Amino acid sequence: MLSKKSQYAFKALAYLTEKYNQGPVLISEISKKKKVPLKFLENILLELKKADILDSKKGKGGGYFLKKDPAKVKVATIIRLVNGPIAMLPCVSLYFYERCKNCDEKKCGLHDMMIEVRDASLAILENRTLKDLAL
Amino acid sequence: MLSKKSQYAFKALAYLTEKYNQGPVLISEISKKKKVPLKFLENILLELKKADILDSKKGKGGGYFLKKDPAKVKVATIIRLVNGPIAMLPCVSLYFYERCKNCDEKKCGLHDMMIEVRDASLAILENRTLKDLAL
DNA sequence: TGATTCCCTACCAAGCTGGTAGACTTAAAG
DNA sequence: CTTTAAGTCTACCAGCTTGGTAGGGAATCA
Repeated sequence: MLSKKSQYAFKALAYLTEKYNQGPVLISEISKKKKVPLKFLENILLELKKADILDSKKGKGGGYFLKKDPAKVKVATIIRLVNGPIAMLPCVSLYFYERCKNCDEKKCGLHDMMIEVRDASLAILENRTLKDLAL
Repeated sequence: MLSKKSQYAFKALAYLTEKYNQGPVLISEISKKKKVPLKFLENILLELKKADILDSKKGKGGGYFLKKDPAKVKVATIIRLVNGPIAMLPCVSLYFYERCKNCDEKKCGLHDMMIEVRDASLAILENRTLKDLAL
């Protein structure tokens, strides 16, 4: 399951996508409109900025805004960033791979099954962008 | 990601599938062969018994064994039992559904996307059984 | 009755989740 | 050049979950 943090991140990103190219948006505005706890949202947006998804401006007239075209930011990227691995097992994760001990990957039925699940999920998540979040 | 508990459960179930119809198997044997901590494994097997997946016999010659034909126990069932929801959001879960507040499901892009992901995953997990776990 | 095996209750450390508090820095407006 | 509006940073916290461990009780078989 996606964490609350991830869900909040998507809400905020959906809002910023609506406001794309309309200048900086206040944290407090996003917080109010999307019903996300203000201080928690601060942390999330900052993290997204450090990850180069968002950019910000300080002082009056400041706020957060998308750094790139929302149609070019994949949903899969955001999930990996905020939530972690998409795969169900470390040994089938593309970006967070870890060998599983005491288990030969070449003859592990679960392993193969989870690769299928991963690929089925990625087929969707790698081909959807922030633009698809807005209604 | 699947918890350690889930991974241990699948290892144990894979072993019991191999030994299907060969009488009870000792917890300690499963623990040794599959390298799962003994006491933790006890808890897991007991839970699987209470969920009607396994059955057990006490005393000498006792142990655990599958209650049903392994070809009839779906992987999805085990995941839901030991790990919880398969869906990425409560509002798209079939077995653990919870309405998401402050979010209209009918016009939520994330919602629709996560339904697709769920269905893609279930297409696999609902059609694989314990039998597919063995090599 | 005594050994064997599962069953049950209780406990625990560490880390994660979902936050909150408050001071600090930067930048624009006046 | 000061005020004020923003984002930034560090720190903290309660409660829950994860991944176990300990030890005795209860059933079964010889």
